[in-house]
Amino acid sequence: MTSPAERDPERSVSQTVRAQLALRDLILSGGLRSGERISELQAVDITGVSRTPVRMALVRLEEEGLLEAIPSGGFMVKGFSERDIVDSIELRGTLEGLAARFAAERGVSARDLEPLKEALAELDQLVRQDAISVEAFSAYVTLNARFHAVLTELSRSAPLIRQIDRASALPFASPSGFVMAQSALPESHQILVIAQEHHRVVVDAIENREGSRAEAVMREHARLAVRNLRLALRMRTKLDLMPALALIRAPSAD
Amino acid sequence: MTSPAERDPERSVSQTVRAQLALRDLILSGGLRSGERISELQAVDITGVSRTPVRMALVRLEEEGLLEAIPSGGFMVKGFSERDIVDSIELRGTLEGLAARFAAERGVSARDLEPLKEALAELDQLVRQDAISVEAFSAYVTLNARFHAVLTELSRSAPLIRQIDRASALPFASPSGFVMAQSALPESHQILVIAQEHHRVVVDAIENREGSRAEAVMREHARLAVRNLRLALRMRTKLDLMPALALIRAPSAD
DNA sequence: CTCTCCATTTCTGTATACATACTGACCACA
DNA sequence: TGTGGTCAGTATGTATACAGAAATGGAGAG
Repeated sequence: MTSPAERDPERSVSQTVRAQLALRDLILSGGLRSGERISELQAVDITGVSRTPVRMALVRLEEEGLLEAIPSGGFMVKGFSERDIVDSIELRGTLEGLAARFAAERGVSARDLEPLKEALAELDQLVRQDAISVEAFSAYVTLNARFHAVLTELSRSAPLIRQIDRASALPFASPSGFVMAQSALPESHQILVIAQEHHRVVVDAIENREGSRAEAVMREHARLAVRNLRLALRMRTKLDLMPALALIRAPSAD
Repeated sequence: MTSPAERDPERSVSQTVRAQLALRDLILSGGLRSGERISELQAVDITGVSRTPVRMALVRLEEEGLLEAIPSGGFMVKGFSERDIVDSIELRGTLEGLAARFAAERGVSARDLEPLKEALAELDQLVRQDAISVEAFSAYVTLNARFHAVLTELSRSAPLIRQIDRASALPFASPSGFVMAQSALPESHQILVIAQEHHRVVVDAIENREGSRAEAVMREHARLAVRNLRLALRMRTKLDLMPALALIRAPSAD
Protein backbone atom coordinates (compact mmCIF):
# COMPACT_ATOMS: atom_id res chain seq x y z
CA MET A 1 0.00 0.00 0.00
CA THR A 2 2.88 2.34 0.70
CA SER A 3 4.42 3.74 -2.44
CA PRO A 4 8.11 3.16 -2.98
CA ALA A 5 8.74 6.82 -2.44
CA GLU A 6 7.14 6.74 1.00
CA ARG A 7 8.85 3.65 2.22
CA ASP A 8 12.32 5.07 2.54
CA PRO A 9 12.11 8.78 3.11
CA GLU A 10 15.83 9.10 3.79
CA ARG A 11 17.35 7.66 0.67
CA SER A 12 15.28 7.13 -2.44
CA VAL A 13 13.34 10.37 -2.42
CA SER A 14 14.37 13.13 -4.76
CA GLN A 15 16.80 15.70 -3.46
CA THR A 16 14.21 18.38 -4.13
CA VAL A 17 11.68 16.80 -1.79
CA ARG A 18 14.30 16.19 0.84
CA ALA A 19 15.36 19.83 0.74
CA GLN A 20 11.75 20.97 0.82
CA LEU A 21 10.97 18.89 3.91
CA ALA A 22 14.12 19.96 5.72
CA LEU A 23 13.53 23.65 5.04
CA ARG A 24 9.84 23.46 5.91
CA ASP A 25 10.63 21.80 9.23
CA LEU A 26 13.22 24.43 9.98
CA ILE A 27 10.83 27.28 9.21
CA LEU A 28 7.91 25.76 11.13
CA SER A 29 10.07 25.03 14.15
CA GLY A 30 11.11 28.66 14.27
CA GLY A 31 14.68 28.08 13.19
CA LEU A 32 14.36 31.04 10.84
CA ARG A 33 12.68 34.20 12.00
CA SER A 34 10.01 36.00 9.99
CA GLY A 35 11.42 38.44 7.49
CA GLU A 36 14.80 36.77 7.56
CA ARG A 37 16.36 36.31 4.16
CA ILE A 38 17.25 32.77 3.30
CA SER A 39 20.04 32.50 0.77
CA GLU A 40 20.47 29.54 -1.52
CA LEU A 41 23.96 28.88 -0.23
CA GLN A 42 22.68 28.86 3.33
CA ALA A 43 19.98 26.41 2.31
CA VAL A 44 22.61 24.26 0.63
CA ASP A 45 24.52 24.10 3.93
CA ILE A 46 21.36 23.21 5.83
CA THR A 47 20.05 20.54 3.51
CA GLY A 48 23.26 19.12 2.11
CA VAL A 49 21.99 19.02 -1.47
CA SER A 50 23.18 21.20 -4.30
CA ARG A 51 21.78 24.48 -5.48
CA THR A 52 19.46 23.23 -8.20
CA PRO A 53 17.14 21.15 -5.98
CA VAL A 54 17.41 23.76 -3.26
CA ARG A 55 16.16 26.36 -5.69
CA MET A 56 13.32 24.06 -6.65
CA ALA A 57 12.42 23.57 -3.00
CA LEU A 58 12.44 27.30 -2.35
CA VAL A 59 10.07 27.91 -5.26
CA ARG A 60 7.71 25.24 -3.95
CA LEU A 61 7.79 26.69 -0.45
CA GLU A 62 6.95 30.09 -1.87
CA GLU A 63 4.03 28.55 -3.68
CA GLU A 64 3.05 26.91 -0.40
CA GLY A 65 3.00 30.31 1.24
CA LEU A 66 5.82 29.90 3.74
CA LEU A 67 8.31 32.00 1.78
CA GLU A 68 8.01 35.30 0.02
CA ALA A 69 9.95 36.28 -3.09
CA ILE A 70 12.17 39.32 -2.76
CA PRO A 71 11.83 41.63 -5.79
CA SER A 72 15.57 41.84 -6.28
CA GLY A 73 15.84 38.06 -6.12
CA GLY A 74 15.89 35.38 -3.47
CA PHE A 75 13.40 34.54 -0.76
CA MET A 76 12.58 35.52 2.79
CA VAL A 77 10.58 33.80 5.49
CA LYS A 78 7.03 35.07 5.47
CA GLY A 79 5.49 36.48 8.59
CA PHE A 80 1.82 36.35 9.48
CA SER A 81 -0.27 38.67 11.58
CA GLU A 82 -2.96 37.21 13.78
CA ARG A 83 -5.50 38.58 11.34
CA ASP A 84 -3.77 36.91 8.42
CA ILE A 85 -4.32 33.61 10.18
CA VAL A 86 -7.91 34.36 11.05
CA ASP A 87 -8.53 35.31 7.43
CA SER A 88 -6.84 32.14 6.21
CA ILE A 89 -9.14 30.08 8.36
CA GLU A 90 -12.23 31.97 7.22
CA LEU A 91 -11.03 31.48 3.67
CA ARG A 92 -10.62 27.77 4.15
CA GLY A 93 -14.06 27.59 5.74
CA THR A 94 -15.59 29.43 2.80
CA LEU A 95 -14.03 27.02 0.35
CA GLU A 96 -15.08 23.98 2.36
CA GLY A 97 -18.53 25.51 2.54
CA LEU A 98 -18.59 25.71 -1.23
CA ALA A 99 -17.48 22.09 -1.44
CA ALA A 100 -20.28 21.03 0.91
CA ARG A 101 -22.78 23.01 -1.12
CA PHE A 102 -21.62 21.45 -4.37
CA ALA A 103 -21.95 18.01 -2.81
CA ALA A 104 -25.42 18.76 -1.52
CA GLU A 105 -26.80 20.45 -4.60
CA ARG A 106 -25.39 18.01 -7.10
CA GLY A 107 -26.26 15.01 -5.05
CA VAL A 108 -24.12 12.26 -3.60
CA SER A 109 -25.03 8.62 -3.98
CA ALA A 110 -25.49 6.54 -0.83
CA ARG A 111 -22.39 4.56 -1.63
CA ASP A 112 -20.26 7.63 -2.12
CA LEU A 113 -21.50 9.05 1.15
CA GLU A 114 -20.47 5.91 3.01
CA PRO A 115 -16.80 6.84 3.65
CA LEU A 116 -17.89 10.15 5.12
CA LYS A 117 -20.36 8.46 7.44
CA GLU A 118 -17.70 5.99 8.49
CA ALA A 119 -15.34 8.79 9.45
CA LEU A 120 -18.22 10.42 11.30
CA ALA A 121 -18.92 7.25 13.27
CA GLU A 122 -15.29 6.76 14.18
CA LEU A 123 -15.07 10.35 15.35
CA ASP A 124 -18.19 9.72 17.44
CA GLN A 125 -16.48 6.93 19.30
CA LEU A 126 -13.61 9.22 20.24
CA VAL A 127 -15.78 12.14 21.24
CA ARG A 128 -18.09 9.97 23.34
CA GLN A 129 -15.31 9.44 25.86
CA ASP A 130 -15.47 11.76 28.84
CA ALA A 131 -11.79 12.40 29.32
CA ILE A 132 -9.63 12.32 26.28
CA SER A 133 -6.00 11.34 26.38
CA VAL A 134 -3.30 12.98 24.32
CA GLU A 135 -3.13 9.84 22.19
CA ALA A 136 -6.85 10.07 21.55
CA PHE A 137 -6.36 13.68 20.52
CA SER A 138 -3.75 12.58 18.07
CA ALA A 139 -6.15 10.00 16.65
CA TYR A 140 -8.80 12.70 16.48
CA VAL A 141 -6.51 14.91 14.43
CA THR A 142 -5.95 12.12 11.92
CA LEU A 143 -9.62 11.22 11.66
CA ASN A 144 -10.67 14.83 11.44
CA ALA A 145 -8.27 15.38 8.57
CA ARG A 146 -9.75 12.36 6.84
CA PHE A 147 -13.29 13.62 7.32
CA HIS A 148 -12.42 16.97 5.78
CA ALA A 149 -10.52 15.36 2.91
CA VAL A 150 -13.40 13.03 2.08
CA LEU A 151 -15.89 15.87 2.30
CA THR A 152 -13.78 17.96 -0.06
CA GLU A 153 -13.64 15.08 -2.53
CA LEU A 154 -17.43 14.83 -2.49
CA SER A 155 -17.60 18.17 -4.27
CA ARG A 156 -16.29 16.28 -7.29
CA SER A 157 -14.77 19.50 -8.50
CA ALA A 158 -11.09 19.31 -9.40
CA PRO A 159 -10.55 23.08 -9.40
CA LEU A 160 -12.15 23.43 -5.98
CA ILE A 161 -10.27 20.49 -4.49
CA ARG A 162 -7.04 21.98 -5.77
CA GLN A 163 -7.77 25.34 -4.24
CA ILE A 164 -8.79 23.85 -0.89
CA ASP A 165 -5.56 21.88 -0.79
CA ARG A 166 -3.60 25.03 -1.39
CA ALA A 167 -5.55 26.95 1.22
CA SER A 168 -4.97 24.17 3.75
CA ALA A 169 -1.24 23.94 3.04
CA LEU A 170 -0.42 26.53 5.66
CA PRO A 171 -0.38 24.54 8.89
CA PHE A 172 -2.34 27.08 10.86
CA ALA A 173 -5.06 27.22 8.20
CA SER A 174 -5.54 23.47 7.89
CA PRO A 175 -8.61 21.83 9.42
CA SER A 176 -6.49 20.16 12.08
CA GLY A 177 -4.27 23.13 12.66
CA PHE A 178 -5.19 23.99 16.21
CA VAL A 179 -6.74 20.80 17.48
CA MET A 180 -3.58 19.76 19.25
CA ALA A 181 -3.27 23.15 20.92
CA GLN A 182 -6.83 22.66 22.00
CA SER A 183 -5.87 19.52 23.91
CA ALA A 184 -4.31 21.72 26.57
CA LEU A 185 -7.47 23.72 27.10
CA PRO A 186 -10.04 23.04 29.81
CA GLU A 187 -12.87 23.61 27.32
CA SER A 188 -11.37 21.06 24.96
CA HIS A 189 -14.08 18.44 25.27
CA GLN A 190 -16.90 20.89 24.75
CA ILE A 191 -15.25 22.18 21.60
CA LEU A 192 -14.92 18.63 20.31
CA VAL A 193 -18.59 17.99 20.96
CA ILE A 194 -19.54 21.12 19.04
CA ALA A 195 -17.22 20.29 16.17
CA GLN A 196 -18.70 16.84 15.94
CA GLU A 197 -22.19 18.31 15.86
CA HIS A 198 -21.10 20.37 12.87
CA HIS A 199 -19.79 17.24 11.20
CA ARG A 200 -23.09 15.50 11.79
CA VAL A 201 -25.13 18.40 10.46
CA VAL A 202 -23.12 18.75 7.28
CA VAL A 203 -23.53 15.07 6.50
CA ASP A 204 -27.24 15.35 7.12
CA ALA A 205 -27.50 18.45 4.96
CA ILE A 206 -25.64 16.81 2.09
CA GLU A 207 -27.85 13.76 2.35
CA ASN A 208 -30.98 15.91 2.17
CA ARG A 209 -29.53 18.10 -0.57
CA GLU A 210 -29.74 21.22 1.55
CA GLY A 211 -26.95 23.20 -0.08
CA SER A 212 -27.30 26.42 1.82
CA ARG A 213 -27.37 24.65 5.19
CA ALA A 214 -24.34 22.56 4.33
CA GLU A 215 -22.42 25.64 3.29
CA ALA A 216 -23.34 27.66 6.36
CA VAL A 217 -22.41 24.97 8.83
CA MET A 218 -19.01 24.38 7.25
CA ARG A 219 -18.27 28.07 7.48
CA GLU A 220 -19.23 28.12 11.11
CA HIS A 221 -17.23 24.97 11.67
CA ALA A 222 -14.05 26.67 10.53
CA ARG A 223 -14.66 29.45 13.00
CA LEU A 224 -14.10 26.97 15.79
CA ALA A 225 -10.48 26.98 14.68
CA VAL A 226 -10.41 30.73 15.13
CA ARG A 227 -11.66 30.27 18.66
CA ASN A 228 -8.99 27.67 19.30
CA LEU A 229 -6.37 30.01 17.92
CA ARG A 230 -7.43 32.83 20.21
CA LEU A 231 -7.41 30.53 23.23
CA ALA A 232 -4.03 29.10 22.28
CA LEU A 233 -2.52 32.55 21.92
CA ARG A 234 -3.69 33.41 25.41
CA MET A 235 -1.82 30.51 26.92
CA ARG A 236 1.43 30.51 25.09
CA THR A 237 3.00 28.16 27.57
CA LYS A 238 1.72 25.25 25.53
CA LEU A 239 3.37 26.68 22.48
CA ASP A 240 5.32 23.51 21.88
CA LEU A 241 2.08 21.84 20.79
CA MET A 242 1.74 24.30 17.97
CA PRO A 243 5.19 25.10 16.66
CA ALA A 244 3.89 27.03 13.67
CA LEU A 245 2.84 29.80 16.04
CA ALA A 246 6.44 30.97 15.76
CA LEU A 247 5.44 32.43 12.41
CA ILE A 248 3.01 34.83 14.02
CA ARG A 249 4.47 38.24 14.42
CA ALA A 250 3.21 40.79 16.87
CA PRO A 251 0.26 42.83 15.65
CA SER A 252 1.61 45.63 13.48
CA ALA A 253 1.28 48.85 15.45
CA ASP A 254 0.57 51.15 12.52
CA MET B 1 -2.19 42.80 -10.03
CA THR B 2 0.41 42.14 -12.72
CA SER B 3 3.84 41.53 -11.30
CA PRO B 4 6.59 43.92 -12.30
CA ALA B 5 8.41 41.14 -14.09
CA GLU B 6 5.50 40.58 -16.44
CA ARG B 7 5.13 44.18 -17.44
CA ASP B 8 7.99 44.28 -19.94
CA PRO B 9 7.93 41.04 -21.85
CA GLU B 10 10.26 42.02 -24.69
CA ARG B 11 13.34 43.51 -23.15
CA SER B 12 15.64 42.85 -20.25
CA VAL B 13 13.34 40.42 -18.46
CA SER B 14 14.64 37.21 -17.07
CA GLN B 15 14.86 34.21 -19.30
CA THR B 16 12.49 32.43 -16.96
CA VAL B 17 9.74 34.96 -17.52
CA ARG B 18 10.36 35.01 -21.24
CA ALA B 19 10.04 31.24 -21.39
CA GLN B 20 6.92 31.35 -19.23
CA LEU B 21 5.23 33.88 -21.49
CA ALA B 22 6.17 32.05 -24.68
CA LEU B 23 4.93 28.72 -23.37
CA ARG B 24 1.75 30.22 -21.97
CA ASP B 25 0.94 31.87 -25.26
CA LEU B 26 1.57 28.64 -27.08
CA ILE B 27 -0.70 26.69 -24.75
CA LEU B 28 -3.48 29.28 -24.77
CA SER B 29 -3.38 29.58 -28.53
CA GLY B 30 -3.89 25.87 -28.83
CA GLY B 31 -0.42 25.09 -30.11
CA LEU B 32 -0.28 22.19 -27.70
CA ARG B 33 -3.25 19.93 -27.27
CA SER B 34 -4.67 18.89 -23.90
CA GLY B 35 -2.97 15.85 -22.46
CA GLU B 36 0.05 16.32 -24.67
CA ARG B 37 3.34 15.85 -22.92
CA ILE B 38 5.67 18.79 -23.15
CA SER B 39 9.31 17.85 -22.78
CA GLU B 40 11.96 20.22 -21.52
CA LEU B 41 14.00 19.83 -24.66
CA GLN B 42 10.99 20.68 -26.78
CA ALA B 43 10.40 23.73 -24.63
CA VAL B 44 14.04 24.71 -25.07
CA ASP B 45 13.58 24.60 -28.84
CA ILE B 46 10.42 26.68 -28.63
CA THR B 47 11.68 29.36 -26.28
CA GLY B 48 15.33 29.51 -27.18
CA VAL B 49 16.50 29.59 -23.58
CA SER B 50 18.35 26.86 -21.76
CA ARG B 51 16.91 24.09 -19.65
CA THR B 52 17.21 25.73 -16.24
CA PRO B 53 14.86 28.68 -16.88
CA VAL B 54 12.61 26.43 -18.96
CA ARG B 55 12.23 24.13 -15.99
CA MET B 56 11.45 27.11 -13.80
CA ALA B 57 8.82 28.27 -16.27
CA LEU B 58 7.23 24.82 -16.38
CA VAL B 59 6.97 24.71 -12.60
CA ARG B 60 5.36 28.15 -12.57
CA LEU B 61 2.89 27.15 -15.27
CA GLU B 62 1.96 24.10 -13.27
CA GLU B 63 1.35 26.31 -10.27
CA GLU B 64 -0.72 28.54 -12.52
CA GLY B 65 -2.85 25.56 -13.45
CA LEU B 66 -2.08 25.28 -17.14
CA LEU B 67 0.20 22.27 -16.77
CA GLU B 68 -0.08 19.07 -14.82
CA ALA B 69 2.84 17.15 -13.36
CA ILE B 70 3.30 13.60 -14.61
CA PRO B 71 4.08 11.20 -11.74
CA SER B 72 7.03 9.70 -13.56
CA GLY B 73 8.40 13.17 -14.23
CA GLY B 74 7.77 15.98 -16.64
CA PHE B 75 4.62 17.91 -17.44
CA MET B 76 1.61 17.68 -19.71
CA VAL B 77 -0.89 20.27 -20.88
CA LYS B 78 -3.92 20.25 -18.67
CA GLY B 79 -7.38 19.81 -20.11
CA PHE B 80 -10.56 21.28 -18.71
CA SER B 81 -14.12 20.09 -18.92
CA GLU B 82 -16.88 22.62 -19.29
CA ARG B 83 -17.82 21.95 -15.70
CA ASP B 84 -14.27 22.58 -14.53
CA ILE B 85 -14.55 26.02 -16.01
CA VAL B 86 -17.97 26.68 -14.56
CA ASP B 87 -16.65 25.61 -11.17
CA SER B 88 -13.60 27.82 -11.51
CA ILE B 89 -15.84 30.79 -12.17
CA GLU B 90 -18.13 29.95 -9.25
CA LEU B 91 -15.00 29.60 -7.12
CA ARG B 92 -13.70 32.98 -8.17
CA GLY B 93 -17.11 34.50 -7.50
CA THR B 94 -17.17 32.98 -4.03
CA LEU B 95 -13.76 34.43 -3.23
CA GLU B 96 -14.65 37.84 -4.59
CA GLY B 97 -17.84 37.61 -2.57
CA LEU B 98 -15.76 37.02 0.54
CA ALA B 99 -13.57 39.99 -0.35
CA ALA B 100 -16.61 42.21 -0.75
CA ARG B 101 -18.01 40.98 2.56
CA PHE B 102 -14.71 41.68 4.32
CA ALA B 103 -14.64 45.17 2.87
CA ALA B 104 -18.24 45.82 3.90
CA GLU B 105 -18.05 44.37 7.39
CA ARG B 106 -14.72 45.88 8.31
CA GLY B 107 -15.52 49.20 6.79
CA VAL B 108 -13.82 51.20 4.09
CA SER B 109 -13.02 54.88 4.49
CA ALA B 110 -14.46 57.31 1.96
CA ARG B 111 -11.01 57.98 0.58
CA ASP B 112 -10.21 54.32 0.11
CA LEU B 113 -13.53 53.83 -1.67
CA GLU B 114 -12.75 56.61 -4.11
CA PRO B 115 -10.73 54.53 -6.64
CA LEU B 116 -13.56 52.00 -6.82
CA LYS B 117 -16.12 54.71 -7.46
CA GLU B 118 -13.90 56.20 -10.12
CA ALA B 119 -13.70 52.88 -11.94
CA LEU B 120 -17.46 52.56 -11.59
CA ALA B 121 -18.03 55.98 -13.12
CA GLU B 122 -15.69 55.27 -16.03
CA LEU B 123 -17.46 51.99 -16.69
CA ASP B 124 -20.74 53.89 -16.64
CA GLN B 125 -19.59 56.11 -19.47
CA LEU B 126 -18.82 53.09 -21.60
CA VAL B 127 -22.00 51.23 -20.82
CA ARG B 128 -24.16 54.28 -21.46
CA GLN B 129 -23.38 54.11 -25.15
CA ASP B 130 -26.03 52.37 -27.22
CA ALA B 131 -23.82 50.53 -29.67
CA ILE B 132 -20.42 49.51 -28.44
CA SER B 133 -17.46 49.20 -30.73
CA VAL B 134 -14.83 46.51 -30.43
CA GLU B 135 -12.39 49.13 -29.15
CA ALA B 136 -14.86 50.13 -26.48
CA PHE B 137 -15.17 46.49 -25.50
CA SER B 138 -11.45 46.32 -25.15
CA ALA B 139 -11.49 49.38 -22.93
CA TYR B 140 -14.28 47.77 -20.95
CA VAL B 141 -12.16 44.70 -20.34
CA THR B 142 -9.33 46.80 -18.96
CA LEU B 143 -11.59 48.88 -16.76
CA ASN B 144 -13.50 45.85 -15.55
CA ALA B 145 -10.25 44.20 -14.54
CA ARG B 146 -9.27 47.31 -12.63
CA PHE B 147 -12.62 47.43 -10.84
CA HIS B 148 -12.24 43.84 -9.71
CA ALA B 149 -8.62 44.35 -8.68
CA VAL B 150 -9.46 47.41 -6.62
CA LEU B 151 -12.40 45.66 -5.01
CA THR B 152 -10.22 42.72 -4.08
CA GLU B 153 -7.68 45.06 -2.51
CA LEU B 154 -10.40 46.61 -0.37
CA SER B 155 -10.66 43.37 1.56
CA ARG B 156 -7.29 44.32 3.02
CA SER B 157 -6.57 40.65 3.49
CA ALA B 158 -3.28 39.47 2.05
CA PRO B 159 -4.18 35.75 2.18
CA LEU B 160 -7.46 36.37 0.38
CA ILE B 161 -5.92 38.63 -2.26
CA ARG B 162 -3.31 36.00 -2.91
CA GLN B 163 -5.91 33.30 -3.35
CA ILE B 164 -8.06 35.41 -5.64
CA ASP B 165 -5.05 36.15 -7.82
CA ARG B 166 -4.37 32.46 -8.09
CA ALA B 167 -7.99 31.66 -8.83
CA SER B 168 -8.05 34.32 -11.54
CA ALA B 169 -4.81 33.18 -13.14
CA LEU B 170 -6.62 30.78 -15.43
CA PRO B 171 -7.78 32.99 -18.29
CA PHE B 172 -11.25 31.52 -18.44
CA ALA B 173 -11.76 32.03 -14.71
CA SER B 174 -10.64 35.64 -14.63
CA PRO B 175 -13.23 38.41 -14.28
CA SER B 176 -12.61 39.52 -17.85
CA GLY B 177 -12.35 36.05 -19.28
CA PHE B 178 -15.37 35.99 -21.50
CA VAL B 179 -16.15 39.62 -21.99
CA MET B 180 -14.46 39.68 -25.38
CA ALA B 181 -16.40 36.63 -26.50
CA GLN B 182 -19.48 38.44 -25.37
CA SER B 183 -18.77 41.25 -27.83
CA ALA B 184 -19.93 38.95 -30.62
CA LEU B 185 -23.27 38.26 -28.98
CA PRO B 186 -26.49 40.08 -29.79
CA GLU B 187 -27.33 40.27 -26.09
CA SER B 188 -23.98 41.84 -25.32
CA HIS B 189 -25.24 45.24 -24.32
CA GLN B 190 -27.89 43.88 -21.99
CA ILE B 191 -25.30 41.77 -20.24
CA LEU B 192 -23.07 44.79 -19.80
CA VAL B 193 -25.95 46.73 -18.28
CA ILE B 194 -26.63 43.95 -15.82
CA ALA B 195 -22.96 43.58 -14.94
CA GLN B 196 -22.71 47.28 -14.30
CA GLU B 197 -25.77 47.12 -12.06
CA HIS B 198 -23.93 44.48 -10.04
CA HIS B 199 -20.92 46.75 -9.80
CA ARG B 200 -23.10 49.57 -8.59
CA VAL B 201 -24.84 47.43 -5.99
CA VAL B 202 -21.64 46.05 -4.54
CA VAL B 203 -20.20 49.53 -4.08
CA ASP B 204 -23.43 50.63 -2.42
CA ALA B 205 -23.41 47.58 -0.15
CA ILE B 206 -19.82 48.14 0.91
CA GLU B 207 -20.53 51.78 1.61
CA ASN B 208 -23.48 50.84 3.80
CA ARG B 209 -21.59 48.00 5.44
CA GLU B 210 -24.05 45.39 4.20
CA GLY B 211 -21.74 42.40 4.16
CA SER B 212 -24.19 39.72 3.16
CA ARG B 213 -25.59 41.78 0.30
CA ALA B 214 -22.13 42.59 -1.00
CA GLU B 215 -21.18 38.93 -0.90
CA ALA B 216 -24.33 37.72 -2.61
CA VAL B 217 -24.14 40.18 -5.46
CA MET B 218 -20.51 39.37 -6.23
CA ARG B 219 -21.38 35.70 -6.41
CA GLU B 220 -24.21 36.40 -8.79
CA HIS B 221 -21.96 38.71 -10.75
CA ALA B 222 -19.54 35.90 -11.47
CA ARG B 223 -22.39 33.79 -12.79
CA LEU B 224 -22.72 36.25 -15.66
CA ALA B 225 -19.40 34.85 -16.84
CA VAL B 226 -20.92 31.38 -16.82
CA ARG B 227 -23.73 32.64 -19.00
CA ASN B 228 -21.21 34.21 -21.37
CA LEU B 229 -19.30 30.96 -21.50
CA ARG B 230 -22.40 28.97 -22.41
CA LEU B 231 -23.32 31.45 -25.11
CA ALA B 232 -19.78 31.50 -26.46
CA LEU B 233 -19.66 27.72 -26.64
CA ARG B 234 -22.84 27.73 -28.67
CA MET B 235 -21.33 29.95 -31.31
CA ARG B 236 -17.88 28.60 -31.72
CA THR B 237 -17.35 30.53 -34.92
CA LYS B 238 -16.11 33.46 -32.89
CA LEU B 239 -13.61 31.23 -31.21
CA ASP B 240 -10.72 33.47 -32.19
CA LEU B 241 -11.92 36.00 -29.66
CA MET B 242 -11.42 33.50 -26.89
CA PRO B 243 -8.36 31.41 -27.73
CA ALA B 244 -8.30 29.72 -24.35
CA LEU B 245 -11.39 27.77 -25.34
CA ALA B 246 -8.97 25.42 -27.07
CA LEU B 247 -8.25 24.03 -23.61
CA ILE B 248 -11.81 22.82 -23.22
CA ARG B 249 -12.14 19.18 -24.01
CA ALA B 250 -15.37 17.56 -24.99
CA PRO B 251 -17.64 16.50 -22.13
CA SER B 252 -16.46 13.11 -20.88
CA ALA B 253 -19.99 11.72 -20.73
CA ASP B 254 -20.76 11.72 -24.44
C1' DC C 1 31.68 63.30 12.46
C1' DT C 2 28.85 62.22 8.58
C1' DC C 3 27.81 61.43 3.97
C1' DT C 4 28.98 59.67 -0.45
C1' DC C 5 31.26 56.98 -3.74
C1' DC C 6 33.82 53.15 -5.20
C1' DA C 7 35.74 48.60 -4.78
C1' DT C 8 35.17 44.09 -3.06
C1' DT C 9 32.47 40.32 -2.16
C1' DT C 10 28.61 37.61 -2.24
C1' DC C 11 24.43 36.36 -4.26
C1' DT C 12 21.32 34.98 -7.86
C1' DG C 13 20.37 33.79 -12.81
C1' DT C 14 21.84 30.96 -16.45
C1' DA C 15 24.11 27.42 -19.07
C1' DT C 16 25.78 22.96 -19.50
C1' DA C 17 27.76 18.44 -18.37
C1' DC C 18 26.86 14.12 -16.16
C1' DA C 19 24.10 10.33 -14.09
C1' DT C 20 20.08 7.80 -13.64
C1' DA C 21 15.44 6.37 -14.66
C1' DC C 22 12.12 5.58 -18.08
C1' DT C 23 10.19 4.29 -22.73
C1' DG C 24 9.79 1.75 -26.60
C1' DA C 25 11.23 -1.27 -30.07
C1' DC C 26 13.31 -5.33 -31.68
C1' DC C 27 14.79 -9.94 -31.29
C1' DA C 28 14.85 -14.48 -29.37
C1' DC C 29 12.57 -18.26 -27.54
C1' DA C 30 8.61 -20.95 -26.23
C1' DT D 1 2.42 -16.27 -33.29
C1' DG D 2 2.68 -14.43 -28.83
C1' DT D 3 5.39 -13.16 -24.94
C1' DG D 4 9.23 -11.70 -22.47
C1' DG D 5 13.65 -9.73 -22.05
C1' DT D 6 17.29 -6.81 -23.33
C1' DC D 7 19.24 -2.86 -25.34
C1' DA D 8 19.33 1.69 -27.17
C1' DG D 9 17.58 6.24 -27.22
C1' DT D 10 15.79 9.86 -24.61
C1' DA D 11 13.94 12.18 -20.80
C1' DT D 12 14.46 14.12 -16.34
C1' DG D 13 17.19 14.94 -11.87
C1' DT D 14 21.34 16.79 -10.15
C1' DA D 15 25.73 19.13 -9.77
C1' DT D 16 28.65 22.76 -10.89
C1' DA D 17 30.94 26.52 -13.48
C1' DC D 18 30.47 31.19 -15.00
C1' DA D 19 28.62 35.91 -15.57
C1' DG D 20 26.21 39.77 -14.11
C1' DA D 21 23.83 42.23 -10.54
C1' DA D 22 23.18 43.65 -5.91
C1' DA D 23 24.69 44.42 -1.27
C1' DT D 24 28.32 45.66 1.82
C1' DG D 25 32.19 47.70 3.63
C1' DG D 26 35.75 51.05 3.85
C1' DA D 27 37.96 55.18 2.69
C1' DG D 28 38.06 59.85 1.49
C1' DA D 29 36.12 64.42 1.29
C1' DG D 30 33.18 67.93 3.04
